[in-house]
Amino acid sequence: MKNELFKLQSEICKTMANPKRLEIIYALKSGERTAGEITESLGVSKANVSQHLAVLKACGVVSTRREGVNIHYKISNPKIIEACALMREVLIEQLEEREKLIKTLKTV
Amino acid sequence: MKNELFKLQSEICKTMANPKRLEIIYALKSGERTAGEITESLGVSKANVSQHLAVLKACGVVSTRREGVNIHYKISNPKIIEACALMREVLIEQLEEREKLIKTLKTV
DNA sequence: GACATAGTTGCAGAGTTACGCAATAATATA
DNA sequence: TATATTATTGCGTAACTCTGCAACTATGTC
Repeated sequence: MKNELFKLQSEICKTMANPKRLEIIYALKSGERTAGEITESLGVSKANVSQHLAVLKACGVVSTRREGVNIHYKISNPKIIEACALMREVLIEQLEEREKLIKTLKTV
Repeated sequence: MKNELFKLQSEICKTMANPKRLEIIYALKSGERTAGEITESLGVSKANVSQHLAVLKACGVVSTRREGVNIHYKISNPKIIEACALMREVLIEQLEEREKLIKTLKTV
């Protein structure tokens, strides 16, 4: 069913449609981090980070590995990073376009 | 501000976090289509398609061009298609993983 | 101007998501 | 076993999203 595919794909997008979850993805870009380390770098509550991590895990964006008292999170598929990078490029090109427009308006 | 970037990026993801909007993006993959043509291919109400198109346009994912009574929509940046394709690859790899797992469980 | 066609907008309801707070689970150590 | 640390879960509230329906706007034709 084609509709089913679109729905599943939208779930992945939905997972990445939150600034904190994107920040988590970027924090994991260069390798594994524990939940505690991620919490520290985001500067929000443990509970909140934990919930976002659960969403990311449910969608298969991250995978986990327990080591004693710590749980290590990592990006499960590097293509996710690539997709994020592309979207950021789109964003930056949009911002550049807008900037150009503003400059043009100013000189007229 | 870095947080602002994550927020903007999440807006783009949010725009793509809906099965119908993804279907619209895929319908526009091979070029321009009018709102009516998109409505036909999706098989939902005109009003609903129009609202999804408005969301896509507000986020800069699509751009428009009026020609008489018709409004032509197109993807504004081909990188959006690339990003979608990558996410679909991620999805397909996930599904393949799951399939493998099921096969393993069956043979045991 | 009257009418048809193409598309958009406003609104209300049903449903979903995000976040803080408190409680709980899992592991390690004394 | 008691305690500390790390992380997750449940719950309530506020904010947001999706959709259908009806009303509206814009363009073209008679």
